[in-house]
Amino acid sequence: MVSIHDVAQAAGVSISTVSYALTGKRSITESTRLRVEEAANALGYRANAGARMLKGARTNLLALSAPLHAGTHAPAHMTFVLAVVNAAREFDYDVVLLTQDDATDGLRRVSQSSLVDGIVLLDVSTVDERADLVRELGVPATLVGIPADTDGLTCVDLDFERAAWLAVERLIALGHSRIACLGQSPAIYERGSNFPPRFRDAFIAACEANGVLPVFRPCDEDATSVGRAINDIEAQLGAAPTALVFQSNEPVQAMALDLLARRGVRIPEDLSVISACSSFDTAHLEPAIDVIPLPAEQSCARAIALTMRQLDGLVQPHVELIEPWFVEYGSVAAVPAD
Amino acid sequence: MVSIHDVAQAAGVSISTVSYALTGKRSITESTRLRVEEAANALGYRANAGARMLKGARTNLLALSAPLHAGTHAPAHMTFVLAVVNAAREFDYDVVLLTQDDATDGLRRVSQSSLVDGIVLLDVSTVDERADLVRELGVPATLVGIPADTDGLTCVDLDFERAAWLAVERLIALGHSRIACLGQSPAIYERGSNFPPRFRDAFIAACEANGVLPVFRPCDEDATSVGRAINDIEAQLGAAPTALVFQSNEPVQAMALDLLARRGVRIPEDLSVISACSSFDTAHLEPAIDVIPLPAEQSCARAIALTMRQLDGLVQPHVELIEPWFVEYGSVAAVPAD
DNA sequence: GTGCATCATCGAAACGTTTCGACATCCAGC
DNA sequence: GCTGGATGTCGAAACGTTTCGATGATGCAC
Repeated sequence: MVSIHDVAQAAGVSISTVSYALTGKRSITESTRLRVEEAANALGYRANAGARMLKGARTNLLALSAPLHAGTHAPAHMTFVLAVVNAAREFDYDVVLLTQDDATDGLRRVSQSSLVDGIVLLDVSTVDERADLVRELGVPATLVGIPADTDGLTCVDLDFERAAWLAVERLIALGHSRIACLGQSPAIYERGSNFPPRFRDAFIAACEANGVLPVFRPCDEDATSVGRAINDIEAQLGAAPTALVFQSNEPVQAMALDLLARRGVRIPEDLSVISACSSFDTAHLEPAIDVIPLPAEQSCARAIALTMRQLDGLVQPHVELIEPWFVEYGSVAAVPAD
Repeated sequence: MVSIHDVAQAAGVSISTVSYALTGKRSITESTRLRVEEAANALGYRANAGARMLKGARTNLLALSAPLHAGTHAPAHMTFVLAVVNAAREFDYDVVLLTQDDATDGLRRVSQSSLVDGIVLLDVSTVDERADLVRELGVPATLVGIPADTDGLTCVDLDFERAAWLAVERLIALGHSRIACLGQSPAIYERGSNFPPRFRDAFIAACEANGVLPVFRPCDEDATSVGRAINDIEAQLGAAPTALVFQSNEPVQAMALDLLARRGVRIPEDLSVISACSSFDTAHLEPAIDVIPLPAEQSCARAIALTMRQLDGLVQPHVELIEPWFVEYGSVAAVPAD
C-alpha cells in the first residue's frame, strides 16, 4: 500500500504538506499543491482508513440498521437501503449494513469501537429498543420512522396523517361519501409498527371531520381475506363504496383490483381508487392507480443530511415530516350519479 | 470512549497485558485474565477500530458489491445481501455495502484505503469489470456467480448445469417426453447475465441426451408475453407439453400458473411443473410447485468462508459449484396416459 | 545454593494520518 | 534598513492498538 510518505517523497515535500495539500486545511502554494496531487494520482494514493479514524478524524462510515421483520416487504426494504447508500455517497460516506435480529448489539459494536460516525435506523417501530440505544450512545443518529417517544431523537418520515387527509379530502372534493380504506395485516397494527396506526387514525379522523362514515378494514395477504374484507366494507357502508383507499402492500392491492374487476367494477367510473403511502410503482397495477408515494428517496436523503448536520453539531434533535403529494394515473373520478 | 489504557489502569496491569488477555495471543495467568475481562466488561471497553486497522491487524470489515441492475429481482437480491451479512457475522465481520453503478470506484476506494479485508461480489455477469478489478487489486475476494474468465478468481455458485439435468432427468424418469422450459426475459440472455444461459444450454443438452425435443422459450414479464410463450411452446411441440420447467422469476411463474388454471390444465394430473433455481418460496404459488432452490444461504455462506480462508492464505483461486437438490410439493407426477 | 529453563508481565516501537506550533521567507510600511 | 504581519512549509506529537524483545519471578535439577 502506498502511504502519504511515498507521496511526500515523490513530490519532494514533507508529509504534513501533503496532508494539507490534499485536505485543503491550510493554504498551500498552487504549484506545490499541483505537484502533490500529481504524485498522489500517479501513485494511486488513498489515505489509510485506519490511520484517519485513529487520529479522531471522520471515519466516513455510517451504520445502517435495517432489521428484517417477518412481515417486511422486501422490495420496499431494498428501496430504502439503496436510497440510504446512495445518499450517503453524496457526502463521501460508506455504509455498514446491520441486519441482525439483535440489532442493538451490532449498533453497540460499531459505535463503541468508533467505527462509524453516525447511525441511520430504518423500519422504526413505535416501541423500538434501538431508539433507546441511540439515546444511550449519544452518537449522531437519524431514525426513519417515528417512535412513540421521540425525546432527544432526530426523526424523519412521511407525514402519514396528512397523507390520509390528502386522500380523503380529494375524494370528498369529488363528491364521494362512501369511502373505505383497505389496511395492512391486523398483525401489523398489533405489533406496534410505526406508521400504519398513524395513517389509520388520521383516515378515521379525516372521515369524521368531513361527516362521512369512517370505514377502515385491515386485511391479510391472501385472496380469501381480501374477498372477506371487501364484503365487510360493503356491509359496513350498507352499499358498495364509491371510493377505496389502499393502505396495504402490493399483493393485496393487486388481489383487490383483480377481485373488483371480476365483479365488473369499473375504475374510475364505478369506483375511485387511491393507493396511499405505497413504495412500489402503482402505474404497473391493472389498472394504474393514483398514488400518494412513500418517498424512500426523500426520506433517506433527508435522514443522511440530518445525520451529517449532527456531525457538524449544527442541528438539535427534532422530528421532520415530509409533505405527501399526489400522483395521478386516472383512477380517481367524481362520484358516479346514483 | 474508553481505551485499553483505562482497562489496564482499572485492572492494575500494563496495556500489553490487557491486549494479550483479551486476544489470547500469549498465555496469561487465569486470575489476571479474569481481572482484565472484568474491568473491560465493567467499562464497556471495545478496541478502537481505527487503531486495530492501523496496526495492520484485521479490519473485520468486508465489502459487499451488490449492484442493482434494471432487471434485478429485489426480493432475491435482498435474500443474498442478507445471507452475506449473516454469514459474515459468524466470523465477527461487518459488511460495507456498495451498490453504486460505478461499482469499481467503490471497490477501489474501500480496498485501497485498507478499509476492508476482503470483497464479496454478488450478481456477477459473464463479462464483469469487477472481476478484472479484483484481479488487479489482489485482495481476498469471492464471486457469487461465474464470469467467463475465472482465471485467478475464487467463485461460488449453484451448479446450474446439474440443476437443469436434475429437472430434465426427473421428468424423463417419469416418462415425460414433451418437456419445455419457460425462461427469463430475452434481454437477460443478451446482456451477458451469468447463469441463465448456462441453465438454458444445459437444459437443451439434457433434452437432447435423452432423445427429446428441446423446447426452451424466453419470456418477458407480462401476461400477454406469457400467453404467447405458452402458445409458442405448444406449437413447437405440436401438442400441449406434459411437463414444464420454470426458469423465470416469481411474477412470470404466477402468471403462467394462472393462465394454465384458466385453460383448465390440472397440475400435476395434466402437467408436471418444476421451478428451477428459484429464490422465492414456490410453496406459496397456486398450486405449490416442486423446486430446485437457488440456495442463497449456502452460496453466500460458502463465499464468506472462502474469503476468510483466503485471508488466512489457506486457499488457492478456484471455482466451487454447489450441488442442486430437489424439494417436492406434489406438482410433478408420471406422464398422463394419452 | 547456583544455574537454567519456563512463564507471566512489561516497556517500547510501529502502524499512517492529522494538526499544532515553529520557522523561514517575503513584502509593505515607516 | 528595520519591524511586523502574512504566507508557505516543516518537524513532531498524538491517536490506540498490537507485538517484539526484555525483564523479573518461579521452580526444578544438579
